[in-house]
Amino acid sequence: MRREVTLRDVAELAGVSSRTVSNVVNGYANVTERTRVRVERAVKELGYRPNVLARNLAQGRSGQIALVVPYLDTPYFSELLQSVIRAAKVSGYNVLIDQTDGDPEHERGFIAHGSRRLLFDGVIFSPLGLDQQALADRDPALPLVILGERTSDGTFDHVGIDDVAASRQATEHLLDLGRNRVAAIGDQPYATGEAAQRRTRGFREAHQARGLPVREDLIIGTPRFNRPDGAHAMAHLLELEEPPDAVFCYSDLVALGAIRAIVSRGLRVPEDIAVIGYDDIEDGRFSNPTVTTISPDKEMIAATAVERLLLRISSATPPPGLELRAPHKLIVRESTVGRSARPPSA
Amino acid sequence: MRREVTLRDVAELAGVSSRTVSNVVNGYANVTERTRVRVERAVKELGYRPNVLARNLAQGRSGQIALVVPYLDTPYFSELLQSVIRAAKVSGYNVLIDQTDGDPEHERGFIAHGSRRLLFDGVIFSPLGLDQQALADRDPALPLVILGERTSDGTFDHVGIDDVAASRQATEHLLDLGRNRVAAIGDQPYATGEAAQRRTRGFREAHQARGLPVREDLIIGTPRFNRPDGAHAMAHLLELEEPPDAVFCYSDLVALGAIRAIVSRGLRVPEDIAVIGYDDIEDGRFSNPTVTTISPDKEMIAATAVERLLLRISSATPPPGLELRAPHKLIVRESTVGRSARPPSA
DNA sequence: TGCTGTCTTTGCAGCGCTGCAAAATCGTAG
DNA sequence: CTACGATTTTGCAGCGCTGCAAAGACAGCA
Repeated sequence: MRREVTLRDVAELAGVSSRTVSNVVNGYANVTERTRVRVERAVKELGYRPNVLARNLAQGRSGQIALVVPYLDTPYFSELLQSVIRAAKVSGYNVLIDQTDGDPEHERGFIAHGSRRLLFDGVIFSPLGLDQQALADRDPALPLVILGERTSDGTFDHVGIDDVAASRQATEHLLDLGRNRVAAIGDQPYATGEAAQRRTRGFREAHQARGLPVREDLIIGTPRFNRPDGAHAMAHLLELEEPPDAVFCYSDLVALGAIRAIVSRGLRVPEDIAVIGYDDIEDGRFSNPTVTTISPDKEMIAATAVERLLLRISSATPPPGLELRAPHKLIVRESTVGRSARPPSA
Repeated sequence: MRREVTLRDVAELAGVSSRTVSNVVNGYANVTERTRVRVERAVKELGYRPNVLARNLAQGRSGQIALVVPYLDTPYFSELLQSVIRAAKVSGYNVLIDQTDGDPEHERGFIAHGSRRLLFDGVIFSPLGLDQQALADRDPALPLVILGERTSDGTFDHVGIDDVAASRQATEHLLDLGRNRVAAIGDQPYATGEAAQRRTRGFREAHQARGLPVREDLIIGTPRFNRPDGAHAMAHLLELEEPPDAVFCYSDLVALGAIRAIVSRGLRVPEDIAVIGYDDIEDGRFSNPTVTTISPDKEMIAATAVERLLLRISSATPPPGLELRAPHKLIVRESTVGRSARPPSA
């Protein structure tokens, strides 16, 4: 493996200084057409390509951002990841992934004061169990954008949809169908469950707005938002004396798990129990039945997060931490209205 | 944002040379206990953390590998990604993701001679439509491991399962159920469809081994292996005069799409048509019905790929390109045997 | 005590690039 | 023809680390 071509090699061939080559390569303004052409020819002739490592060191930045998520095999996160990568690439940034496996210790370590760094210029973080303490201990110099959980304390940006409104809308949809024993699966009534609690709030608001009582025993907590959580919770609900006739699930995976539990007991969705999910992952568009859901604008969330993060990175003085809302919409599919919605394919 | 603590700062405080500090930090052998302790104390006191960028430049390597996949929202790839990240981390490597969106031009560019590089020390590549030409044009100095498609030409490693054997096994499972009009969805009878063709070969072998004729009109091609592909192909099959009573799908997504198409026409799986998939993605474990599938050992595939890649990276002379096989197994679920298989949860 | 071999520490150069400020060049007005 | 401002080019230092080879310390042995 012979030595790579460097700026200096190009400079020599083109008969200019290496600094000028650098200027051309980086597209700086004040370069005469004549020199530009000469340099470009030399670049091509030698097959020069910049050494990113050296550039990074000289500039003191890595050109990379980290995306920290709990799990990657969760469709919501992988779909989000896809959008984040796309958005970052536009600005010439690479994305490093870190999976926390939902481990709070790991999450804390990532943003902790004095953690390893310099590998990335900023972090987009979708924490699962990040408490106040962790946020307080974090490296204040690390540009940070948080997705989903938490609300901003003013030192970082937070991007998400209006969970309360969306959840209210989802619940209202169920009530509109004439269901009157509506359950909720996914509550997390503890410090790290902010996002879940906002959904529960929307659930309550929908009932209150119609003067309906909330059946407290139909609000089921789950440690996570995965299929098994949904299946377990649903199994529990089905054993009640008076099972629900509709369920608001805090994620599509929970909904899929719940549907699975319902169907495996010989009941029908939505005839016996209507189910609505949250996230609009692809699975729900092809499941049987297809899943009615709240669809957050993921592209927008990703683009906004990246944009704000890059702003933070390039700002001398940190901009104020904003609370940013992406739009969402209700997508009605079979799990609440049955086959009347035509199948999505074929 | 004040200056970061450097090796030299630590050296000064500890009263040793900066080179010695480097030795300690990197855990080199020949350091006296006394100096080690002194240096470590100084490191802690100043809160020193190595500048990865500088280290990379000095070492001429980036400590990063790239994983290039067509899509990230495809569960198979995101599950694989997860395993790759995990395996790479063990060896201190970071993973950069690149999505090609299945664009052959993009795929080519990534490994092309003279492409941007240095950002990663090697590439794990899961190509969709990489032809001979692209492989020939590739940068020979770039350590490369390929997953899935293609077979090795000796200049790179290829990691995968034995597709032919697995497909044969899947088909035999359907035949064992007494089905005699078995279809296959996913063939790709053109240059870039090697993986698909191996599956078709296994499909044929299973028939031949039992002296059964292969119904050529029941082998359906699809451009990709996604849900809509499965749904379309299945819709076509259902319109035949004599529709199949079993289907071997070349991915679980195809299977899910096919099931969707079957069910939406009021038919039952597996009573009317048995369906088997390939990949063992999580979706198939919770779908309705759950999907019988070929389960490749993804952890093993990822670990092997990373291991071989790192070997390539650290070798002065490139090791021979190997053809590596990870194990797989048949997992029987409801889509072929019905509810007799107990539901996976609740 | 002097010499040799081994272990530990050091100094220097340099990875390839960019920031900075000075130098050179150019165009134009006086 | 000179002077001055604007534009273009250059040289240098240095980002913070590691490779290399030499120097120093130390122990063992004659």
